[in-house]
Amino acid sequence: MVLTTKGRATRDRIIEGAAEHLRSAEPGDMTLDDVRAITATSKGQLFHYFPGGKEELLLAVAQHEADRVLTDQQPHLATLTSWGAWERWRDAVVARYRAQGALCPLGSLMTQVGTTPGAAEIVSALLAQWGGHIASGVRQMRQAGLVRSGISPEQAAAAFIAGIQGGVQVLRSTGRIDHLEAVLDALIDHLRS
Amino acid sequence: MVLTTKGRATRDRIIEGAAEHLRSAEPGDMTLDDVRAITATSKGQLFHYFPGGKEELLLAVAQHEADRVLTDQQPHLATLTSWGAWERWRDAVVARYRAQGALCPLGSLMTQVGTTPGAAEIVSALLAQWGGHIASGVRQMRQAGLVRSGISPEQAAAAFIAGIQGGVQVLRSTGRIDHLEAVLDALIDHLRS
DNA sequence: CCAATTCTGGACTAGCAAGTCCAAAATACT
DNA sequence: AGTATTTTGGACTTGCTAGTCCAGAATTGG
Repeated sequence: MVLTTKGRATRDRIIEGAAEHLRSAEPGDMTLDDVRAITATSKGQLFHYFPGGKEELLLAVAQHEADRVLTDQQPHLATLTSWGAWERWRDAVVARYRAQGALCPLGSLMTQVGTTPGAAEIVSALLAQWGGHIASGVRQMRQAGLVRSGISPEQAAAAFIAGIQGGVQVLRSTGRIDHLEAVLDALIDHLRS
Repeated sequence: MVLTTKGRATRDRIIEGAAEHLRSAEPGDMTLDDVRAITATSKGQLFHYFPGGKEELLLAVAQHEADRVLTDQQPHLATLTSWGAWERWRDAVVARYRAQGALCPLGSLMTQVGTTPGAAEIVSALLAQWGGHIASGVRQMRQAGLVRSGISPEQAAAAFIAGIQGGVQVLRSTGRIDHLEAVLDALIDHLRS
């Protein structure tokens, strides 16, 4: 598909608008008519830019949101080279999700797009990158002699990923953020031991 | 509503059948017609036993599944009084979710029932009970002098809950179980430190 | 045994949402 | 300018699904 400048602008507007709606108070199930209303577009445009229909649109939005997840943790995530840096990262993660509250754009998205291959792909890629950053941080700490060599960077990273995911999920379903804090503190403390 | 023996049997059959369908290969969105087909019932029966319609039915099934989550971890969960017991519990949790694989009845349920108050209630109650058991285990280990007193039973329990939730979620979306194992190992190891 | 209640089956309704289609407007290309 | 291409609007179709309704069968209780 060849897009003119105007075309690309419209396509972007659709994705941004849909993403914004997911961040709003009551996303529920997002219908194409919702997207139409928010982005001031027509059905024709929606299918013109996303021939695969709703699923293709949702996946595009999901990718967009997945990118945000990592950029929101920068620059902390890329420079986990001291205990202070780990604490700042921890605080950034907690602050981000505290602000977001029970709303989780990516979360609502994934429940709507279900278990399609495309969705799994996006999540896998996100987790892999995220874990890679953490593992890299652990590795640097180990080389600096700040973390004992018994700790596997990959396993530590996997544990952090699981902990954060779970903490956020608990936040989503119960509104409580202490689980997220507790698991981050415990895991960082474990690195320090 | 007054139920005869036959009535109660039918009601139970509906819940069991729906639960089984959620454990099957492709739950997707469960429609009332799905439930009808599986349980050999009619629309009339569905609304007779669940006047609140689909939501009431889903919540009943969710409660049924939530109960299973805890009973599946017994007797380990109630007797976390030695390191061996903690390991056995860890293995039981991993085994259970490994067997379950990417299917998570309660998980699919919650995504379908969405963010209604009833759903939040069920999850909160489950997490509270679950966390209570773990906290109690930590407390006993502390009293036996096996865990240092710097560890808060409540925070440790919250960390475990978050870790397990996240591990299961990663398993659901990527099929990998190593995150669950890593976070459990890290948290138990942290208790031991 | 009879009346009241509960249980069951299934046709029917209403509404919503994804996706199709086409013609007209805008824009690009040469 | 004139033709080709892209963009846009919106009516229309199609299919699905929750929920309604009611009549008849089965069961209960006195």
